[in-house]
Amino acid sequence: MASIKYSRQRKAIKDFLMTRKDHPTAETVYLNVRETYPHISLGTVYRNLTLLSDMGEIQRLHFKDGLDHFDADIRSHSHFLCTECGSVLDIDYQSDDDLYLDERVNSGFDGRITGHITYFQGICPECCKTSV
Amino acid sequence: MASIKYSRQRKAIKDFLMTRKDHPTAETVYLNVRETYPHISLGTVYRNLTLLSDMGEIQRLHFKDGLDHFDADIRSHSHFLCTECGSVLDIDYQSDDDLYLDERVNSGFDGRITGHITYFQGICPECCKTSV
DNA sequence: CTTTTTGCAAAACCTTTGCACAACC
DNA sequence: GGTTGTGCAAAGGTTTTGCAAAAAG
Repeated sequence: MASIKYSRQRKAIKDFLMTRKDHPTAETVYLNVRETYPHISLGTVYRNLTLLSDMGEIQRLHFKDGLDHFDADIRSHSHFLCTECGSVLDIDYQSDDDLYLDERVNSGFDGRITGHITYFQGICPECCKTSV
Repeated sequence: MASIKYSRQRKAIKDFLMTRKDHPTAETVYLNVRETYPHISLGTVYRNLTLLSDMGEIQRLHFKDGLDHFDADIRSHSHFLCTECGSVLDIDYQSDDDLYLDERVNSGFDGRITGHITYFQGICPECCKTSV
C-alpha cells in the first residue's frame, strides 16, 4: 500500500529544502517551489512536508513564532533562534558532553531517554551588526 | 498604565497552573478554571496566559503537538516529551556543563547566545511500565 | 489499469482581537 | 470617573482534508 511514487512536486520540495541552511516555513517552501511549478498548491506542500517528515527524510520543527519550520538536515544538531529578527540558524555543536547527556540525565529519571534537542536563543550575526 | 489589577480570574489561572507538574494547554486551563468560574471565556484564559508569560510569571512552551503549553515553574529546567503518550514532564537537570554551555557554543558563533532550552524525548515512566 | 498524488476549496484548528459592559481603586 | 479586565463572538492565521481529475508505475 505505502508504495511511494516520487512526484516532481515532492522532489522539488525536498530539493529546495536541501539548498537552504535556514529552516523555511511551509509558506516559504510554497513560494519558492511555485517558481518552478506555478500551479502547486499549499495543500500539496503541506502534504509532502508532512509525508517527508513522517518518513524521516526531513525534520519538522516548532519555534516560538508558532509556525512549523522544516529542515532537510536530519543529523543531530542544535538550532538557534534570533530573538530580534526571528531567523533560525543551525548550530554546529556536538561535544562529548552532549553525546553522553542522555545517559547522564537518564540516571536520575525513571523513564527511558532516547534523545534530545537543544534550542539556543540570542541575537544572530546579522542583527548584531545592525544593532551595535 | 501597566498597573496590574490582579483579577480573580487571573489569580485562578495562575493558581491552577501552580498545582500542576505537567504543562497544561490553554484548553486544559480553561476547562479546570471553569469549574470555579463557570462563565470564564477561552479568550480571557488566553489573554491572561499571554499576560502572565509576558510578565515572566509563567513560561509558554511549544511542543510537537503544535499547541501552546504553560508552565508556572519559571526556574531553568529541561523538559521531557514522551513519544508514546505525548505527556510532558519536567527534568531536573542542571549541571555545570549546562551552565557554561552558552559560552562554549558562543565561541564558535558570530552572534550572541543568551540562553538555551533542552528538550529530551523518549518513553516516560508510565509508558515504560505498561509497554514492557 | 491501479494506486498514488495533485489542485482546489472548504473545513478544522488554535489563538487573537474588537467591543460593550462589569469590576476595581 | 478613569482605568483595567471580562465575556462573547467574530476574525485571523496556519494546517488539514474531501474529492474529482491528473500523474505515476
